[in-house]
Amino acid sequence: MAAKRWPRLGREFFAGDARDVAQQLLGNLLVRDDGRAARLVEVEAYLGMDDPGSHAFRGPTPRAKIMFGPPGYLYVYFSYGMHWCANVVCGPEGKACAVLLRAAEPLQGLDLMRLARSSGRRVGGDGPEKDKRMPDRDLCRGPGRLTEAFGVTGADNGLDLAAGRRSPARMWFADDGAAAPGRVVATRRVGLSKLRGAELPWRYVVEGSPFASRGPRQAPAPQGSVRR
DNA sequence: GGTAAGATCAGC
DNA sequence: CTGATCTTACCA
Repeated sequence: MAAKRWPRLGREFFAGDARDVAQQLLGNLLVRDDGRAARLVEVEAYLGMDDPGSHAFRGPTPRAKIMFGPPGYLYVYFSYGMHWCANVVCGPEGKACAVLLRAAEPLQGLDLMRLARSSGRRVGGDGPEKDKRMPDRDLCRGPGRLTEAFGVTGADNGLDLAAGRRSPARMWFADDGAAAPGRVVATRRVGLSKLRGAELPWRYVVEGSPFASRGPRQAPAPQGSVRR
């Protein structure tokens, strides 16, 4: 049951097409060396220079540089002036593909996650302390929350998530042997404008998971049909 | 050197 | 629904 014992996903796991890697990642665990672990329930694929939604679309800018390297490395970026978002680089080296980790079901180290999610934030305010306990469900529900729960910041950009047991890795992916998730729904990706590939169905969610973020629930309409 | 938009979240 | 908050990339 110890998180450190679970078999880890190796470099080859991340070498394929980002859309396949994304779907195969669902149900697997994100693990930290301090015991924090969570099962991924929502991810998005970004296809590098072929994808207007990708930060790598404009080539190897300083920010996107990590994605042009080999698969299995962590790409962290700062979003909306407040949040960090975490990706794992995948596909063949040079293709700059990645999978954005959007939401997960917390499994172990929930106390650490809760601490990370509430520290630095004002709790209580006026009057007696309310001390509201954040629901487990909200700890990793969204890309910014997930990184906060795991303590991931820009300082972690470029970490090798597929370094293997022999190296002093701080974070990795693991397979705990649980049954694969039932149905996976593909929807359009969250937060992309029209000109950035908003219609592409590269967000993958474990159907019905309460730990997934809000977002499109269904696959994009076939054509022309405008929903919302 | 200036600026618009952005792979978001919490609170009202 | 809106405000917070600031980096990135692009234009002059």
